[in-house]
Amino acid sequence: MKTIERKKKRNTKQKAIVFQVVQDSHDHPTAETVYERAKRELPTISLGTVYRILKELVPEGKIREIIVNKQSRFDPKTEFHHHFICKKCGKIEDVKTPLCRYTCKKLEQKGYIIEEIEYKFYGLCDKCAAEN
Amino acid sequence: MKTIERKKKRNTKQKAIVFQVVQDSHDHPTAETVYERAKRELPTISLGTVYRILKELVPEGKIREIIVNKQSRFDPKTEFHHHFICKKCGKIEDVKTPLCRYTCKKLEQKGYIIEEIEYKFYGLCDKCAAEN
DNA sequence: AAGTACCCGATAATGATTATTATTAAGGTA
DNA sequence: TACCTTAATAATAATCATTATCGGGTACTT
Repeated sequence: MKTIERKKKRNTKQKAIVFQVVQDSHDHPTAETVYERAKRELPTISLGTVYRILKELVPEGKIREIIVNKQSRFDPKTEFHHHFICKKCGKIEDVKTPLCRYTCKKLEQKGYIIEEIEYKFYGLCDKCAAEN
Repeated sequence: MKTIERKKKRNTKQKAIVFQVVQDSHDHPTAETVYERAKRELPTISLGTVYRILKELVPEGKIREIIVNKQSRFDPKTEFHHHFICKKCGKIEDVKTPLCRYTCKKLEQKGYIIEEIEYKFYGLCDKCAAEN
């Protein structure tokens, strides 16, 4: 009897390109934007494929997903960090901020398990603030 | 041609009921849930009206909107506070936490204007943690 | 009462995302 | 090599929350 062997996941051209596009994007693109950029490399790629691959890459720890205005955006930076969102121009910027140990401890004392923390700062970026 | 000026917005039965429903809800209901509860008081109310009124009440400062999993939820508590979201049962709980003055100051020094801050803690609530 | 702003319920439209389906292509096997 | 099995793809349809539209009515103002 043969042992059932798990097949290797293929590393397809599509997956490599989608990953590379996110790697090269520092503007927190949407899936649609990733699709447009990927199409420049591989014009036949489909939007559904881009969505599927992005959703694979996140649990693999290769990219991060952040949600702004009910829309998914993708970030090549996987280290723990947070975001500032400009309400006027829509720019999303990385923000380093310490997390509140006190609040976490208090929740954990209640028996809660904290797995993820997300801080979002909304307002006007320097350029938009200067225009006002 | 004369323009008629309207001074006060009408406080309709629909608006009063939607507001009351949110006031009485401590579970951060969705628009759909608010609609269901409002229907118990006024069976003819429509979902579109509930959406419209909820969207009015937010800038009026009567209720707060929070977004969880790309869905709007409504909160009678308008004071500054944050949320814990259980990844298993979906429960949303209010969390009091100090905001990071240092991070805000650093952003403001760069010329940014911060208008809103949102902290979200994701994980397992006490009950769901105990079940694991 | 007349004129008009405002609000309503019903319904259609939208936008982002997910599911489905038929096709293609890769890897292993004989 | 040819064949078989299965995964990955492109194209398309379906879904879900939300927003826009429309026609009719209500109430405010003069």
